Amino acid sequence: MSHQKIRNMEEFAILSGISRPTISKYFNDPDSVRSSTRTKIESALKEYDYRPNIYAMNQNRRLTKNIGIVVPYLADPFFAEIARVLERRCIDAGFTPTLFSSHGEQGLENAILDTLRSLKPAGVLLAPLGRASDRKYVEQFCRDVPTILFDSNIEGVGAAFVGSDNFSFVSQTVEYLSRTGNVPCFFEMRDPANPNANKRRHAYLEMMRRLDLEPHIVKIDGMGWGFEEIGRQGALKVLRDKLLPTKTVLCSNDRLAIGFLSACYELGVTVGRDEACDIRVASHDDHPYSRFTCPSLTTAAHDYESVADHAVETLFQLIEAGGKLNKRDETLFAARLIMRGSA
Amino acid sequence: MSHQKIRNMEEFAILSGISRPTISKYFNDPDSVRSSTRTKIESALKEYDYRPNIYAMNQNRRLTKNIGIVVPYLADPFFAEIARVLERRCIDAGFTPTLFSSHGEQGLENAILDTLRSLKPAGVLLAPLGRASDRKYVEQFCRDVPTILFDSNIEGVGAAFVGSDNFSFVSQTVEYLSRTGNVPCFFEMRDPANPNANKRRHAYLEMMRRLDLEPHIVKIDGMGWGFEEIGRQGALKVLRDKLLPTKTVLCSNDRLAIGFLSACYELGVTVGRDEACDIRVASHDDHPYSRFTCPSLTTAAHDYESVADHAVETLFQLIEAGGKLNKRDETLFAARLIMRGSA
DNA sequence: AACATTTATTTACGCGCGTTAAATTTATAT
DNA sequence: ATATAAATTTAACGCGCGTAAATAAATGTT
Repeated sequence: MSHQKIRNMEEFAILSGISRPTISKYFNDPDSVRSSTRTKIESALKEYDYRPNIYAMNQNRRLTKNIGIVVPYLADPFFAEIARVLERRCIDAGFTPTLFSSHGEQGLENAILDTLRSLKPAGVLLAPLGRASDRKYVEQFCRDVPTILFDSNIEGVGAAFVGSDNFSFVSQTVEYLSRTGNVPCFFEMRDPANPNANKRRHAYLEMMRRLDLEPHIVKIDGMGWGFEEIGRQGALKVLRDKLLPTKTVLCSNDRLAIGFLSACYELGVTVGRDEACDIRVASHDDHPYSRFTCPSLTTAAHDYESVADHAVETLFQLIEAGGKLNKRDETLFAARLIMRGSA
Repeated sequence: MSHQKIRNMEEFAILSGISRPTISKYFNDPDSVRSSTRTKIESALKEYDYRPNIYAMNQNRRLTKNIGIVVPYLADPFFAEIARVLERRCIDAGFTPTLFSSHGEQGLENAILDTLRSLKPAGVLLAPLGRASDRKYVEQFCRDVPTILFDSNIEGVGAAFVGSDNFSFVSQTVEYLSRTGNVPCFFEMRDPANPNANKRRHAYLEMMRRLDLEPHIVKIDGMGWGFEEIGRQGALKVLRDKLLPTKTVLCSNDRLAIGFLSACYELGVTVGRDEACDIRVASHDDHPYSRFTCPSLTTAAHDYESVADHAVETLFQLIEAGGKLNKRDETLFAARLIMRGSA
């Protein structure tokens, strides 16, 4: 255990019998020193439990070992989940991730980017607000700091984009719903903040065209990130006024669907695949709560792990390449259809 | 706009016509300089957009402006929500909050405390894992770093505790349920990780004693932080085997209740206050999703704002007092009963 | 106007570590 | 054993800023 309090690297160097520059080298990359010295250092480390001053460490380094992770809304369990996986991967790779949430506010997103800039991170994993983002600001940031965008794409911004293939999501749900006997209408917010929402609408229209079915889009009002409440209010209105064009509803995302199901329950509208039920409801994302809705929600699942892995892998390549990649890759992962009770 | 790139405080001092030590003083506390100088600095700041190097800043400072916020599980929207409020308050007070999630793992909690130590934060807001915490480790940390515990108390650890009054939660739900005609049984995990769970059980027993009713506790198996699934499996078993001692179920927390309601739906057990319904279900926490369950969940709500405000206020007092308070206060906030469809 | 008080400037040192160049030791290959 | 390559040591400088002491200037008070 710790014999005495160590004040700095110099002291630790003396106690461990290794010169300070070598100790410094070790902390920068343990594999850069001979294994015999590494052993010595690590045994001394056990005995005296010294940790270098991170502020002094990072002061002169052009590149720190920090990685910034920014999500638009951390209270959304989807982002909490993917942030968790990203964090883990960064730690395992010897980096120090720091988590930020824009809380749906452009001003806060910009402030976070400012903070990140001064943290001199090796790289940043950024899920931008989307339409609510200050495009110029994000663009400038990405020019200065090695950044991978994920979840929500901004064309041409950042060194790469990693996300889910919205067409894969929608094509599978539309195909499944129509194959099993019903024509789905598409339920979404009028002004979705997230660009994925637009891609999903287009995918719906395209799929309906291919299947030679008539598309119906139901747009509901609402602003902000309280999707469940927006979905619920929208559904109450649509159901009460009998505005639903078909017996099958495909929600743009699970959070809207959670609100939709809540409204159905309240109005006594039965939901399920069964013929006896009034309507069917399906959605996209496989939100952590979608298996606990009533009925449980048929949805298309993100490949969380692959998105996280590939985003982190790409970032590491970017970092090793010195912050620039030859071309801006956009990698999209396919969805997995999850059939549950609601459709 | 920015005319030229500024390398350090010296350069900025020259350009702004103010000496470097004064600039330094300004960044440490803008109110510590005369208003005329402050104006000069701030107009120069507009023009050249300089930001001091935070690493160099914090290197020699005994106390940084950092505040660590640690929650046990960020994917739980309750913690995401309270973290959001805490973050906001810290920023408004001129601090730089950094958010950490222990992800339910003791090892990670300890690692976070290590990281925090080297961040030399002015203070820390810590919601410990609870029973899963490494008590000695947390205790030692709290001796070294000014720390306020919240949500989950560890007796005698930290400078203060701020949380919710579990008796207030349970007394209101029990009183309401029994007053409206039913005797509630208490539904909980066999080995709850969170100390609040134990307090709630005791509160239930105490309330039943006061009301001269026979208490019934239903304990279900399950480990970890997947409360909804644990609640669902437990409910399926209890309902199928007809182990429910009463027609009214009071869940220890909303996440268990969400699982419980999901099981009810699956088994065709009707839930609600109405006489025609099979059972009533109530719970505690006012989880962000509890209004969207089917039926919506009757529950007791945390006073998020007050808990967050008071935790932050206490931390600021602690910081100003130099890291030590006279006595260790434990502040508990009362719950607010929210009557919805499930009971 | 004379004095006291607050605020700013000048000067200078040090924090803890990154980093570099040259000198030296140690390991590996021939 | 010798030549060569690789790793470590020694010595020294600088990063950007905090901070302290002495001095000067601005402001407030009577």
